[in-house]
Amino acid sequence: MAPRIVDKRAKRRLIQKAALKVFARTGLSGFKMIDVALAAGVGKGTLYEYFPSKDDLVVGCFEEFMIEFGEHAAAAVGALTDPTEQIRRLIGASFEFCLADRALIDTLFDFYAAGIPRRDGHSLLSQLAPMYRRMIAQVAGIVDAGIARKQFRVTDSRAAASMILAVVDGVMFQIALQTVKADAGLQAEQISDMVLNGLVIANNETT
Amino acid sequence: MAPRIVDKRAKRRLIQKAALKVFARTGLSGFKMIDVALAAGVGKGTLYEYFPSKDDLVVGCFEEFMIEFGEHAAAAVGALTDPTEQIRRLIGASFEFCLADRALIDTLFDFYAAGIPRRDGHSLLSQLAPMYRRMIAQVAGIVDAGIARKQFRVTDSRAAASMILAVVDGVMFQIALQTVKADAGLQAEQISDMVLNGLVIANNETT
Amino acid sequence: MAPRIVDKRAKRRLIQKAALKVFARTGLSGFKMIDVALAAGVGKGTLYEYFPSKDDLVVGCFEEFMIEFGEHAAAAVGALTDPTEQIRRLIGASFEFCLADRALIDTLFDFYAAGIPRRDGHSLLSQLAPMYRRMIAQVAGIVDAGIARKQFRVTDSRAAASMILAVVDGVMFQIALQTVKADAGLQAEQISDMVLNGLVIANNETT
Amino acid sequence: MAPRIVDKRAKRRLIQKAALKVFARTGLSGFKMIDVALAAGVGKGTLYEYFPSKDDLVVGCFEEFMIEFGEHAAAAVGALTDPTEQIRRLIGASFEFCLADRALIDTLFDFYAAGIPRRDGHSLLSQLAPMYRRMIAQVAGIVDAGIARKQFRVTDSRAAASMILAVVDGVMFQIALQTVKADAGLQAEQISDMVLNGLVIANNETT
DNA sequence: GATGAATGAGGTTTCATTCAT
DNA sequence: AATGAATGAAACCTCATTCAT
Repeated sequence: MAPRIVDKRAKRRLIQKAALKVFARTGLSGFKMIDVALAAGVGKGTLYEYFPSKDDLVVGCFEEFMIEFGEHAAAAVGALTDPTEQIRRLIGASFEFCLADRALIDTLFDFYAAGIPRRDGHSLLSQLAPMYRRMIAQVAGIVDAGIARKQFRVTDSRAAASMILAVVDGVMFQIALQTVKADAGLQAEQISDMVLNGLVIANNETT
Repeated sequence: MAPRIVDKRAKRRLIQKAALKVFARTGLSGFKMIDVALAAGVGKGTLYEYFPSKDDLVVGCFEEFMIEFGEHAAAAVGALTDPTEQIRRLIGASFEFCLADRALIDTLFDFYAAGIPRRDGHSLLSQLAPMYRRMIAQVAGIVDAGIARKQFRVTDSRAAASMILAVVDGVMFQIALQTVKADAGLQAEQISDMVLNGLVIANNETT
Repeated sequence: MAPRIVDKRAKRRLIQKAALKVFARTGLSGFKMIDVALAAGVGKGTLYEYFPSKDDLVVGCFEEFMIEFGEHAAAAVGALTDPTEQIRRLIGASFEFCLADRALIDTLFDFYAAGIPRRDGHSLLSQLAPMYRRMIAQVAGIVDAGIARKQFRVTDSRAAASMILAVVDGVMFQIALQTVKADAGLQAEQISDMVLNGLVIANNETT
Repeated sequence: MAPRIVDKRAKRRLIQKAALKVFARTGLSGFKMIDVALAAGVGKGTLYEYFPSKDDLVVGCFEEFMIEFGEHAAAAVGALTDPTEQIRRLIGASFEFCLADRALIDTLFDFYAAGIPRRDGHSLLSQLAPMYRRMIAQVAGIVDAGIARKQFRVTDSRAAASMILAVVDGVMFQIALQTVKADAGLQAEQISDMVLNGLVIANNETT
């Protein structure tokens, strides 16, 4: 009575993983559905069963990426209460997440490029900008908390948040470009220092 | 019977300008040669006269971008001798250049994505990484000069250079995403402050 | 452990009914097996249990259509002995049958188109032409009887039969096209009059 | 300066002719674009240059069919003033037109089936019904003229027109089915007689 | 008996590139 | 030198059919 029983969720994940590998190899533009099907070990038809179009596959992979990144970041920062530590961990977690699977960082900027709003109104990853705005707001919240605790200088917290994310993205890009070392710990350390040394009230400074 | 005299260089530039507009509208992936031909007001055949292939067109536009950016940056920094000022101007000039023509910033990350080395060895803009390395070296040179003059803390100058470029790129991305204001002066100011406040020796500090 | 007892005949009919609805909605070309399965409330596998292929389903529906039409026509004409009445009833019965289920008339011309012999020798409904020939023969028989009884003019009875069926089909088509009213009684009346007034010996005429 | 010069109109016609041949061979459903391209002696790309989609090709061929039929019918009836003659010629011209090119009559009922309004609102040849209504109106006009001249019985002229077209279509169908002879003269004669004998006032009849 | 997940052959469509004019 | 009509390789996607459960 019941047909073949499959864990559709798991198979979807499997395909997404395979897709990310293909994206990393060939770039978001120019990847072929058949390659993803082969990489996932399924037929073309099956691929379309799970993702009704090429765009849906890309969007689906990006959403999965967003969700997993969000969970990872939340888990990393979650228990912490100290703003300084929160920022340090957020930066660290970002690098850990993107470097854990080399395929990710090679594709990150494909996602970024695909998420930029186009003049013609259509952007493949229309959720990127809203998501980014949420991230800025979140980090700005941490900065505000730091200011309230008098750990951070009084600053435009949104601008500070924006710049913190900017350095992370920028360094991520250079890792992809292979102009800096792909060392999560090192990069996080250097960035945190730069960001926080320009932010934290030095002991010998007066408000 | 004298052959029509055409300024090939000028027409090439014309086509490149048109191409950049098309890139901004449709993204690097997904743009069509016919669209560029139409935007440039020339026939498809003529387009191929100037750029023998689609890839050549993309690469040509990117190289033009690099050259112009380089000239712009050199002109901005050229006369200056103070490292602090040099860095300020470099950041400022970057934003001025990219914001002067809105099409540019919408395409910047398409270029970036297209320049990331792929697993399969092939990258459309293979010159991006080397160029980026030269930029890092250049900025590192300025930082070293600042250290020598005892204006900057003793730091890993390559890492510092890398992070300076990182913030610029990262903020550029957010401008494209429309999550921060596209205000060259403001962004340059904020970034310079953050970068330099974490770099410059505070008056009350001792070496 | 006794196998579920199913009335296969009834389920077959159920599927055919559902199929006719789908045909009417999407046309014979372009209908999908899955749509029929859904409309019939069975799985795709089950559908194939009853109709081993798409063509079989179409042919099966058409044969069912033919059989039911034949029974309906026979029942209508059966008891009558007067040729004039037989023709009137035949025409009337045709419209009643096709208009009873709106899905039928919308599909009739799909069946007709699918039954036309193709240059390549293959025709999906290869039984349509033979069946049509039998119908012509039958009507010609009625006409001959009318001639024998001196109710009809001496005519080429095959040609007359052919034209009687032609008007019926033609008006059926216009009902489907919605250029004439879908009123079985009215259409049958008008057609019968035209056909018979051109056939029946007028009272004041001499043989 | 000027590229290859082509008579686009003529090439369009060429492709349409080829398409009609293919339609006749394989039916409207199930014909393949590549077959039309091969039959027309052009590449697949060229075919799409002239007809942007498969549907456009079908619609384009049908429209051409409508236009040519209209011209042919107008030319045939044009000079005549006598309603009886007009109807005779209209019927005659219809058969001449459809039998002149055997491909046409094999495809006529594919067009008819494709023009029937579907439950889902979409009909491939949405112009068929309006066109058919215009034809009915035209013929009704002739019938009215005949009534005014007291050549025809006082009748519902629209109903009469509808039935005249119905017989023509019906017989056309039987020609395609090969159940009656494909003889334009014969069919037109028989139909005209039946139609007019049921319409014309017999000499010995009184109004 | 019933089901629907899986499949891939096959069709439609796009678009970079060529080349006759 | 300039053009755009022609082309076909290559990609996307559909859907009839199968078969493990």
